[in-house]
Amino acid sequence: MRVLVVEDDDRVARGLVTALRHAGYEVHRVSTVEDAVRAAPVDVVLLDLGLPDGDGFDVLRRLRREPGTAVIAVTARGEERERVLGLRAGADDYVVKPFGTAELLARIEAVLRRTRTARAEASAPVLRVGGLTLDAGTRSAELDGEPISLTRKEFDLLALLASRPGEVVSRDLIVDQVWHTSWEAPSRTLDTHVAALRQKLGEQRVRIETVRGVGYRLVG
Amino acid sequence: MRVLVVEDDDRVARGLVTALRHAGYEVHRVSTVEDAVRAAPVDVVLLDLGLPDGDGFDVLRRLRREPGTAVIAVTARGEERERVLGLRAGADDYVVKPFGTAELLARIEAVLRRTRTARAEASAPVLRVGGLTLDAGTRSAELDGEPISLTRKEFDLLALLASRPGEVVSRDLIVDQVWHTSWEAPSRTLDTHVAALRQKLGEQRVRIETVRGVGYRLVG
DNA sequence: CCGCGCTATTACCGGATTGTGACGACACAC
DNA sequence: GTGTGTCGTCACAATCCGGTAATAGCGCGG
Repeated sequence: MRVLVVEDDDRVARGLVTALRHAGYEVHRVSTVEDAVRAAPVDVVLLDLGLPDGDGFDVLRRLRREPGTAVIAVTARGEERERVLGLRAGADDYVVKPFGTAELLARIEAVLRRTRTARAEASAPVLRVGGLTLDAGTRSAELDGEPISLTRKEFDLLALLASRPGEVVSRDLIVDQVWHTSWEAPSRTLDTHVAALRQKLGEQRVRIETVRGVGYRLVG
Repeated sequence: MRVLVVEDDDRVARGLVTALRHAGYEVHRVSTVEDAVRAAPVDVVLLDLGLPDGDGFDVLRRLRREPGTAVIAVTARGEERERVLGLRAGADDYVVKPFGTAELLARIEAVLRRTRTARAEASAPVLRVGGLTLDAGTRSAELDGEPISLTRKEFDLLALLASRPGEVVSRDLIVDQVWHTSWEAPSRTLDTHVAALRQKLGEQRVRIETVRGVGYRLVG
């Protein structure tokens, strides 16, 4: 289990690293948000919101792109500006300096427990439907042995459908799982991506059927 | 574990309900604070603070009367008036629209952990009558193993009848449950849909009987 | 800063689904 | 058998929904 510590104060950082290593984690430490993004992917990020560089939002967003990466925000007491509050809300959890090792470890455990499902899915090996093969690990796809290139959203969407071959997946559920919003905006975004996938899948055995008024289904 | 969604925007509410159901919760949805109080007790209440009616304080107080009921406030971004801030402080937690499903679920989990430790299981909603199988989750239907395609209204109607096999379901109740209007317009709409269903069910063991002057009954 | 690929949004179209009302058939009571 | 009211059937209209393509916006790397 890999933990990334993003902290510019050397003294604090050294203490954290020692404690975490002792607890059995593989620990990396960086001082800037730039390096933080580069160090991904890891399982847990301890992100100090008081870093001098970067506005934080960007880091969070980029770290979030890797599913299964949990973020714990670290803030100093009294550092309650709007920006920090917002960032804290974007993290999976937060701790306030100064904090004890026991509390920190407990929060890491809790966060890991909560994101276990997402991480397991992220490492789910291979989905096969008809001549279609999806490798969740490398996010690559093959159709009848020929590799096809899928964009991020296309892959997520197709993987979701492929995880329930033959079953109808409702539009609401798709939007929920792929776009991570709870409701669908009044736009044709989903349809557009379905169209792109159909194009790439071509006239193969596997195809995406639409179930009017409900959602889509992958048959092969 | 029962969750009550108090939300007046239909689109938002539907998305929320879908996401929560998928996560295994028993979900109820109401649009007004009045109905919210009536729907109690539940385990968690998602309370939209932007509702047009009621002043909110009263709702919170009444919901709180039932111990063990957690309240998560839902606010729109920028809706930072004094009233809202106060209400938010009175809730166990709050989320700001638009929020991701993962975040919402995590907060619900956290709140539940704080208030209780029990958890419940969700049951697979599958209806069986004779050779007919209705899967409410995928909204798919099978007749003697053969999948049959039903439109939305057809599915809703058949599911309602199948939920009370052998029992007569009154026209009024059907109109209420399937069309969500309290009285039947003087038209042949319901009959038309029954006719379509009979056509699709064919000469099978399961059939829709009409009970003159009352309603319909599904027998198999 | 620029360009490029990916994603989101928008307007429009066509077809499927749903609603409507006229009409006839049927059941039931007398 | 007749009357009354309910239901079935049908053709058509209204509406909903998803497909498509053009366009705008965003993130990312140069």
